[in-house]
Amino acid sequence: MNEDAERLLRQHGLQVTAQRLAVLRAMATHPHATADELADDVRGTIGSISRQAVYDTLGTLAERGLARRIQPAGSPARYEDRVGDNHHHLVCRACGVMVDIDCAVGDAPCLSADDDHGFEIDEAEVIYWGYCPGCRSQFAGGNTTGNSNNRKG
Amino acid sequence: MNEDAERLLRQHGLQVTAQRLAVLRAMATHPHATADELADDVRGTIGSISRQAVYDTLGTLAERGLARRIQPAGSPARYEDRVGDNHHHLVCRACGVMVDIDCAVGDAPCLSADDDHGFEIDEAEVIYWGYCPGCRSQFAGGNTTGNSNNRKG
DNA sequence: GCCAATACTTGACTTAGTCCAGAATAAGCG
DNA sequence: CGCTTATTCTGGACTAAGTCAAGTATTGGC
Repeated sequence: MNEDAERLLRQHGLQVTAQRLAVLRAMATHPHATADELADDVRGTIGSISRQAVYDTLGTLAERGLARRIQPAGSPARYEDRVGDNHHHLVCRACGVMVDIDCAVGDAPCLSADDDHGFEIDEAEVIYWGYCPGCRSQFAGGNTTGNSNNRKG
Repeated sequence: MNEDAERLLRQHGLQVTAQRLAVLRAMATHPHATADELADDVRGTIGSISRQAVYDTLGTLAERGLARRIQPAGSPARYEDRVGDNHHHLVCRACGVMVDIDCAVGDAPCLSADDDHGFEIDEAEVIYWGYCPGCRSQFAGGNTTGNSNNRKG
């Protein structure tokens, strides 16, 4: 596994350092973690790391396409190593938990905006907002059919 | 116009204050403005307002559905008074400018995720990322066909 | 093993936003 | 109109997340 990570870094022309390997590993074990959480995890594996190194590493990884940064409203940035496979995220408004979700239609038909205002669009980011099963049962808000239908586009 | 705003506040059971009217008005004239920008505009109309009053007002308006808060990655929260009409946003990666955009397919077909993980989904938020015409011509990066095709879903 | 490029550390700083306690104001009521 | 109470506004301290900059350490090619 560290072998893989090392190869991955080299393939992308990045120096291999203990910090980077540890960050990659932390990302693999904690998907959707914040920079702080990853830093803590890294400290558990290699002893210590500076905040700046974590941000630098994550920024570099995101830039090279080895990581993806997700920044839902009201939450610090989160990172995941699952890249390039066309998936989106589902976030609980109450507890903030985030889960991966695939687009039902697969190939993103509704993401071709009909009027692009002259922009060169390179990505369409989708975040689904709602309440997770745990939070729903806690305060029993709204229906509990598991498949509400009043979605906004 | 202030008449309208006043009625709108009363309809939603909110007290009518100079600050709220001014914030509503600022939002109408500056769509997608940040809280700070709105505060500055308000200071131009009613003389002064505290940061907290601006945040309180915007929060209340968003809660009652009179305003919508948009928080794209790397940008402070922005507010708009165009609500309830199923539109999304297009953001320039370079200069951060944001424009409204309608979903080509209209009624959000691809937004019904096939596996909702037990969540009760109430909103699907879409942000298109790309480069605006101005920034594209400045550093002439990528193609200039105006309609690139390598979108991620 | 040496050297240049790259990466990491440390600590100050910035930005966006929240918390709190008290003062001011809006609106219902006699 | 004047009183009362709930709501809102102010000002200031505080926090979280992230950036900047200067100096030190590590990596990897020769």
